[in-house]
Amino acid sequence: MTSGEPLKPTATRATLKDIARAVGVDVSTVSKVLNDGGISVRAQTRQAILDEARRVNYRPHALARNLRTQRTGALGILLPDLTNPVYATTVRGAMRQAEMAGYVTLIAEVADEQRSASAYMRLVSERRIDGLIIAVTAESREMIEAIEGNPVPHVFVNRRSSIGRSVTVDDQASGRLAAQTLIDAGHTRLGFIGSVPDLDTSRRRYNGFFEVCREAGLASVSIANAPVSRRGGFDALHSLMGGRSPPTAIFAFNMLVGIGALAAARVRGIQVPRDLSVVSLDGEDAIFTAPPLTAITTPLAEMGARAVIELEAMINGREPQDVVIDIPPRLVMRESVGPPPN
Amino acid sequence: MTSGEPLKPTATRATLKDIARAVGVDVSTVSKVLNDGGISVRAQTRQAILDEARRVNYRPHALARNLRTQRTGALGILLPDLTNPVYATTVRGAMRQAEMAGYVTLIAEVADEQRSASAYMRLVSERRIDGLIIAVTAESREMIEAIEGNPVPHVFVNRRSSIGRSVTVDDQASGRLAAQTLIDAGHTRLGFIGSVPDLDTSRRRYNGFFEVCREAGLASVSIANAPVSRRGGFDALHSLMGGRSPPTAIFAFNMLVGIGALAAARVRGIQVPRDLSVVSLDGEDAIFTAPPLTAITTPLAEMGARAVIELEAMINGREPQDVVIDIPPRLVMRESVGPPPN
DNA sequence: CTGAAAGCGCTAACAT
DNA sequence: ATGTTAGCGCTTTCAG
Repeated sequence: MTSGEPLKPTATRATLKDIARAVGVDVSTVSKVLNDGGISVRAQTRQAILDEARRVNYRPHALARNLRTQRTGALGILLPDLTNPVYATTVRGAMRQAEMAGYVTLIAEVADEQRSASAYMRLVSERRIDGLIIAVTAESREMIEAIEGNPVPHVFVNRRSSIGRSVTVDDQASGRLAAQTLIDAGHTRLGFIGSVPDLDTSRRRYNGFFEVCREAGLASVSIANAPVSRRGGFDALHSLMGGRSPPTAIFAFNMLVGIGALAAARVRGIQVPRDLSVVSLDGEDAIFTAPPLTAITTPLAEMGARAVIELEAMINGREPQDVVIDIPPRLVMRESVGPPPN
Repeated sequence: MTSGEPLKPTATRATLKDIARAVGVDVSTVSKVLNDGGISVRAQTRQAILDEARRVNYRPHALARNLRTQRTGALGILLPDLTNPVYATTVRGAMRQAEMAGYVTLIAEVADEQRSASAYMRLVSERRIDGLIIAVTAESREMIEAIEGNPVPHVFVNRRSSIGRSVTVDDQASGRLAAQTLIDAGHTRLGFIGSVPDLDTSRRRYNGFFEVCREAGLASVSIANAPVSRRGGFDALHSLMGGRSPPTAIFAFNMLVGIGALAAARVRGIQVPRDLSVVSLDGEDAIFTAPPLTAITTPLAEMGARAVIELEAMINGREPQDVVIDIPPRLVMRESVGPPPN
């Protein structure tokens, strides 16, 4: 179990000093060459430095450099649930973009707002990051205090907030498209599964959805609230179909919720789309459900990537702005929507 | 678009020096108090320092400390696919444990071995991390060279490797349990969907599976290889059922693959479990399929957490060892297994 | 019990 | 064209 010395924390590697000694120049000269390319350094010296650096496979010590430059080269991401493919996809887009921009990515999965606040404090106040992408709701007092009391460049992704810029998609358009799809198929009794009180993104989808319903002269749509999970969708569908005049078609505002709704329909002996039509949001998972979900695409990865771009802009002092990704939602017809029964 | 100064890279915060000045002592004294509790510092001085630190909400500057101590307080994770719930769950377990141990987590999603190697080099040679969890296969020359040429404490998770310690689960037992389940239900024509050539984890599950088949006197089982994805399982089931003597029951070595197989069965008009039984691995998703998957649990989060514990041990110089999580696989009966047809 | 000094590896302003 | 100096914020001997 025990055995001798702690490992050297990290393998010993060449430093500027080593190169300087080998070549016979000062470390500052080496630094110049290795950073700004060494304009204003004699070609011969430069070459010698470059050669030696290559020979010893020199890599700058990120920490040392960062301490000096006051930049960490790291971006943080706060998200509520790593196993939710919607977040995972968004994060992937963000990470790819961050990597291209030369940043590493620090991820913190935070279940609730209290944990969000403490993760925020940790990352920010220890100065581990240059900026932060926030994919969690941040309307709690703790969180607002954490951010305002300790500001760092940050952008919200897939959420709007009073305390920062945000990158979102056109949720309203998704909602409209969903309603239109169902109405075009002939339905008049529509239902919505969402998380209206908690999530601004759900609220916007609902608004778009309801707008089109009203325009079509549909008086009312039934609503069921659901936590953003398969289980949430499952329960919500039960409550929607348990009423006295159940809808013949529903819009599930999120893919997970849609999958849960499908499962609940199956349990109730409701056949989709014969007895009930379902339109949801798209993703890999939606292709392999039974029946495959008719769904609306959302540019999640693009949203994540764009968030990083905006964040970079903020870090570099450019004026931040709210952005709505201008890729319009698109309907992918699969098998969960059909005409109303009878 | 443009506007004035770059933001201060990170908000100006109190340093040891500030506290020292305020209290009228030397920074080294402050450091002592704030670290080892200030044993051997006069109670009065200590209190003054503590008070002031609290007043200004002092947080150590991680980079500066790390530069001095040669530890980063960060762990890296290399994984192939963030949207794969199996990895996401493992990573979650690792992150939670890392947080408890006071580490932050740096994640890199690397699609192939070449990218793995370069991510490795980046994290390690810039000395951004104290240790690394590797959830990708690392048998390529690039990767081996990267690791051996630039060693850092590392542990493989859910993969075994010649170039490091690993934390895995008892895959063989899962395979055995799957076979037993199917045989107990009366099946004699069994199929296996896996990724035997590429994944040691799949290989072990297959070995366990086949072992039990042989013990039961079943001469042969059909095999289909599949990339670890829903699509992979989808295609594999088609190829399995397209043969001249298709199995009446299959084991899908991974949840995603199982979901894909289910979808393919539906497309072929094969009813599960009436015409075909399916046993797979478990996870949130498996509950909401149609029909819900009978599946074998795997302690993924525990595996991730344990990997961090082992990694910590290595970082602290203790003898590393291979560990197999000793939580036995468990069968969750749902609806995808039944007796053979006829 | 407390302070002075050195240095982690790097960058950048200034001097030569 | 190159070197000197200073310092980022912290920890850690070693003296006093």
